[in-house]
Amino acid sequence: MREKTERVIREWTESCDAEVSIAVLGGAWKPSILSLLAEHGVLRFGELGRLLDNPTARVLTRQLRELEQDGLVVRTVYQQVPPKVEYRLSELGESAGPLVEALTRWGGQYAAQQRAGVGAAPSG
Amino acid sequence: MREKTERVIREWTESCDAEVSIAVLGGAWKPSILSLLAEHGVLRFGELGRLLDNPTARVLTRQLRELEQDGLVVRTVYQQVPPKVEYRLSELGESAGPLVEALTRWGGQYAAQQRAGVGAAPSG
DNA sequence: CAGAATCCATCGTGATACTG
DNA sequence: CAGTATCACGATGGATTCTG
Repeated sequence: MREKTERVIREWTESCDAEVSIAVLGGAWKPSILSLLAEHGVLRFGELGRLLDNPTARVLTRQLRELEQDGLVVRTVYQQVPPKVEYRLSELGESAGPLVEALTRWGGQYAAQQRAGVGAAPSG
Repeated sequence: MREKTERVIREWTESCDAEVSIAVLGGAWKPSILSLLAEHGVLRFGELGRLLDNPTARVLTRQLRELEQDGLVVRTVYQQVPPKVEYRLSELGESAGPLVEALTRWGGQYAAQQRAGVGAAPSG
């Protein structure tokens, strides 16, 4: 588990478990990564990069390592040249599927509503 | 809507709607604030501070203002001395209830599992 | 191919002190 | 009571360059 995740779990012992979810899922590309792995099953590093909007290698690496440390993703390295590394969901990662979907649904509705202009054209 | 939320909605137009949810709910005290308002209906600034673990006024103010800008919370100022300010959920804020609950449930299970020692005492 | 190293700008959180 | 102003600090995201 990541140091950050551990700290959140330790310090927010009370009713704030939602913070734990956000600590684990709240990276810049993490929900998308989890969705893609749920959809495709197994993906290589480069495939993930292309399916996302080409984050820098450093950023994508960090997101994946953090997900790995938090136990959501399994990383498999094939000892060969050129290198080949595969990522797939762990059982824990799969358990987050419905939550990611819920985040996606609410976020989509929210974005649509805001784009439609909740703050624009009041009435007269 | 906050500048950040707007930017997220603009820049992640693709399948990454979960990022929107996290942008809106991902503050240090936001899920807790939303839960408390859902439970209590209306709360004053000071009451919220006490029900949470006494965040600094500056931090609590920011969280509440951001939630207000994002349309989840309604702020009512009573023009009197001493000041009195009440917060309650908007309809949009109430719509986030099930999502916050889902975050809480998964986060709670995750934290419990990690505390139980997924990384400890493997088996042999 | 799948990264590691280095560097940098920005953000979010928080402590402290002050105010109408 | 419900903030605001100022400051400091770590974490995060990203650009660039280099490598087995």
